[in-house]
Amino acid sequence: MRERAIPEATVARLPLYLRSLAEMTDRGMHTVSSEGLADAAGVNSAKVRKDLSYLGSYGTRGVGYDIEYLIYQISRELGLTQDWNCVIVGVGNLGHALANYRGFSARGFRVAALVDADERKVGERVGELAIEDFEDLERIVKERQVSIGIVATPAVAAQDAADRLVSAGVKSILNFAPAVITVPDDVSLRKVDLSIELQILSFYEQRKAALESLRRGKRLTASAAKSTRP
Amino acid sequence: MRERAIPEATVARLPLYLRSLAEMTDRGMHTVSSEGLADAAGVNSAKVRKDLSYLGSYGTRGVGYDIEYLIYQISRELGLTQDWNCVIVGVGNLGHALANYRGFSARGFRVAALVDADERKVGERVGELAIEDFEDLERIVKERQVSIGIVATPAVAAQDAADRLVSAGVKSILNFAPAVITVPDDVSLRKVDLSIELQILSFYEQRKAALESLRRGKRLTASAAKSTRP
DNA sequence: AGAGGCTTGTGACCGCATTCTCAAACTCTA
DNA sequence: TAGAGTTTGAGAATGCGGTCACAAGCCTCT
Repeated sequence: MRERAIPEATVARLPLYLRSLAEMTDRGMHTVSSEGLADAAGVNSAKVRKDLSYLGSYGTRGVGYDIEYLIYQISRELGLTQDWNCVIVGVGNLGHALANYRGFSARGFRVAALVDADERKVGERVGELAIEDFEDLERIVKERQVSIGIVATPAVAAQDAADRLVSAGVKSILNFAPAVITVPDDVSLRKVDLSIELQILSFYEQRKAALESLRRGKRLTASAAKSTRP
Repeated sequence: MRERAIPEATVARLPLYLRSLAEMTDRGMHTVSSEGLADAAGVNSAKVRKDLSYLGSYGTRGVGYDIEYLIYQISRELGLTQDWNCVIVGVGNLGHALANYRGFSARGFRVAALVDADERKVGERVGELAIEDFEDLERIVKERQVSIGIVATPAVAAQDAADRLVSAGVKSILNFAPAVITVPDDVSLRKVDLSIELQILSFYEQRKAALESLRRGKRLTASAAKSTRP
């Protein structure tokens, strides 16, 4: 097995495994089989084994995986053995919620600064931090060694926020704004879009409804199909 | 081309196209080529054409797509020609932010209720709504024809929230809690996990750092060039 | 010590998604 | 109306990720 070639899909599941493993240690467990981990993480066991095999051969045949050791290995691979400083750009509804979100610190992500372009907000306190001026972003990033930028601005401001983060040297951006933003190749970009998720649900909901009425219609001759494509 | 078989990956991109198209009408445009839409949505043009071809042949060769017509077709396919009522379960940090989020109503998603299991919160007003008792979930879902449940509880309460939503008849769930939840096959489930996204970024950030130090060590003994594009 | 029972790690296979490519179809201009 | 220039739609090729299946390896029990 090659040393450096973890598939994207696997990387996306490692945090899931990590969380399940952490819960298991809390419950006093010490080893777990791929089957057990698969159940906890909501995937199937072959996938778990294949994913973990990319990290190395850390399991014991006939026994399973040592939970503590596996947590260490996954954490190391994900770069969670160090702390990462984040800056939240845009402190509206969502920015506020993110700033107060407990889940970050739990895994070594520290919100090191909040910035907003609206000068009326500058100085306002949110939890332990005060909102700072967007114009000072570059200085803040450098001084506090921020490596992750979280964009929570309105859509129109998102690309600008990203550009400024990039030029300040940030190489990882998480975008919550409902807008497509582009960054240079050497910058990692991930996006979270609430509205898009709802629209995807809407699609399947509507399809379920369509299938249901189709089935009904087929059984009872009464009404005709609504939509025949021209 | 088959009538009813839109790939998941395509469904996930349709909302993206829809947003780009809406921006184009705002700018007064009337037609767009697959290339133009691809640029706006941040994908490539072949993908746009293939995606749109699943909906039908709505383009004109040599011209492109009629924006307004395309918006109508995508909206219809996504089930956005009707409004959907949502209930937010768990009104903590995130629940609050979601309740106030403007982006929902824009696409026909209406937050019809907020519920929380903490009775001290019950009655508290958030925007136009008052927080209601989690115990009343079933009644609320039925009375207000809620079809989408948004889970924003702490991790431990997430599965219970989902179970109650399901037994109340909700068939679409969006989970923000950092926990794996399971639902029956006929229920759609999507998840958004902030912490996982950060961990994925962390992985790539750390790998970049590792590659960088490797390259530095290989090339010269002293200092290295600041930014060399790979 | 040997047998039997588990569980891992991985090669092989399969299916979906993306990309490539180009004929078909349209517009515009002269 | 003919020819040049665009752009779609879809078949073919490619690649990635998921699943299957099983040999290899470890443990326990007798």
